Amino acid sequence: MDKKEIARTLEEIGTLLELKGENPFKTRAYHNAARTLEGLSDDLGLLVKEERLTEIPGVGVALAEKITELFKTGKLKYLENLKKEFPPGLPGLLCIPGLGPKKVKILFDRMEIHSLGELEYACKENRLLDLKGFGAKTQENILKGIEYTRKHQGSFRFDQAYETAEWILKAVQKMPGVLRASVGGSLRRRKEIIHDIDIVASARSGVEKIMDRFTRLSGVEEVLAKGETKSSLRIATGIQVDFRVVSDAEYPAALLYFTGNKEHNTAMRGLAKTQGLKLNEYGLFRGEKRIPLKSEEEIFEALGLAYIPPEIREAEGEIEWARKGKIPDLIEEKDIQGVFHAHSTYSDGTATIETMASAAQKLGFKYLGLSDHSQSAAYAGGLSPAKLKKQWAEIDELNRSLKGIKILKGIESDILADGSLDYPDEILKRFDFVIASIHSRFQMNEEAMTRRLIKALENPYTTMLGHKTGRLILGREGYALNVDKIIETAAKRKKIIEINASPHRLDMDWRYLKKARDKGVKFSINPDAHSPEGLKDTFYGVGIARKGWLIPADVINTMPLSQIESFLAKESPLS
DNA sequence: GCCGTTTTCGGCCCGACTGTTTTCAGTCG
Repeated sequence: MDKKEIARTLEEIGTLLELKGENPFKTRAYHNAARTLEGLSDDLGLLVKEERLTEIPGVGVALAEKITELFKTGKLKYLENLKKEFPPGLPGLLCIPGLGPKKVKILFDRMEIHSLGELEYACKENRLLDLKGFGAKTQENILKGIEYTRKHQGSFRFDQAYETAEWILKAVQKMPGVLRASVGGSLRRRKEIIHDIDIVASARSGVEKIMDRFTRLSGVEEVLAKGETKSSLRIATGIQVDFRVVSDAEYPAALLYFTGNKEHNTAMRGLAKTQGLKLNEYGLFRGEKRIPLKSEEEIFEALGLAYIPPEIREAEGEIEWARKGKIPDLIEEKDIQGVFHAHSTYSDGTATIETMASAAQKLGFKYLGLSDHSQSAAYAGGLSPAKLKKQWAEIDELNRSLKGIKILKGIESDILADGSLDYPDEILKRFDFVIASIHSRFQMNEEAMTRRLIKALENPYTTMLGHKTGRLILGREGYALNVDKIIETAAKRKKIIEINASPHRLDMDWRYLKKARDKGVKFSINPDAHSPEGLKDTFYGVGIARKGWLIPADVINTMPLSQIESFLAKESPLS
């Protein structure tokens, strides 16, 4: 088992122990260790071999033994026994907002409810009302939660699907006879939620054998369909993979067809028709004769279009722009010069400032905008003024000794209920930048929440607005707010809006980026990193920025260090 | 479960909200 799988397993143990009603500090120890492990940059195999696991903070003798057993055997007796105590569906109930371990346990102990279906039925029968601690409101909220969970079944976050798609694609590319292969569909368009994985390949011959190999890939749970050119299967994580094999001459058109959204494809076919051509998944045809084209680029060219990057094939005007040759040069990962929004062990990050800085440097960044949590965020170890002073001294020291990377002093300040920031002005003015974010009091109505955010944006010390809606993809709806007013205020006050690059957030949503940009808003692509590994999430943010048609000039962290420093100084209320 | 030490146990983050209760338990971040 690798680091990630072990982290997931520890997470599972923590959850089961919560259901069991174990000491909350014990369950937290498992969750903490899982998080630390996931962000661990050391070679786990080496730590196991040298019996140095207990050097990892939060890992003691007991956890070290379990991690070792998992690493060596892929199994854990302790977990297997634990699992026997509960029906398999029970932990799934914890996905419902408002249902925690205590309530789930009551539902199971008193009513033997251990699946969504049973729970829904019991709610509809009003049977939850008799349970201690439950009432009409709870029942109503559970029903709403079930509906939400149902709506998103068969959905996966981009990063989950991407990881799976990458290894399947690699396996396909290695199969004998395969000439070209690519991921298609919504994954290639970098959508934040994915329903299935599309893989398109071309082959010279031996398609039958390729299909055989495909359906026998490791991790396949069920073969849903297997034909001469198309197969579908479901893999263990639950995601469906559709695989299409065509001839190499057909490949460009097939890839095009399996990438664009439906409306984009319809529009492309319509355009071809106006030119006396026919476009389908097998090629571009004049009459019955296929026009020989080697790539997607050549198809666009043959239709008189500039190349349209996959991310924007969403039927949002891109074909019109391509006809005019005006498709912008979208931002790329290599354009990013540095990143803001990173946490360290000062608050809830897993690594020291120094470790984070050298990890950032290894990724090619020239600056790291450190932003731990502010004092109100007790749940995340928010920084008291005294702790801040210590942190600033440490950063000054590191900036003297580190070469090639500069650490910028920032904070992720909670936006309090009344819209004010979390420190007095004399502290706020000492930061290089301030990210203002909401972490509590989500339930305000739209008007109050909008007012709260506007007040935060009007604060002269605010540099940028963090994760604008607080949504968690497939986990929680964002809070109610008036997007237009927020965009307007940000533009007027020259405040940056964060594109939170965590694959759990991807907030602000790409659908609003173009609009905000046109109003004059600038953005920052922020990894919201809680570990060195987390810095790489910048990749997901770039994808979302591309979906929003952004170019490097729209994104402040494409500026080199000297420029960003004078930019931050200029935006500061002190200047 | 971990951790630290005034070390082998006791503390571990805590405040706010919601929906239940009638003084508080559970959930959340």
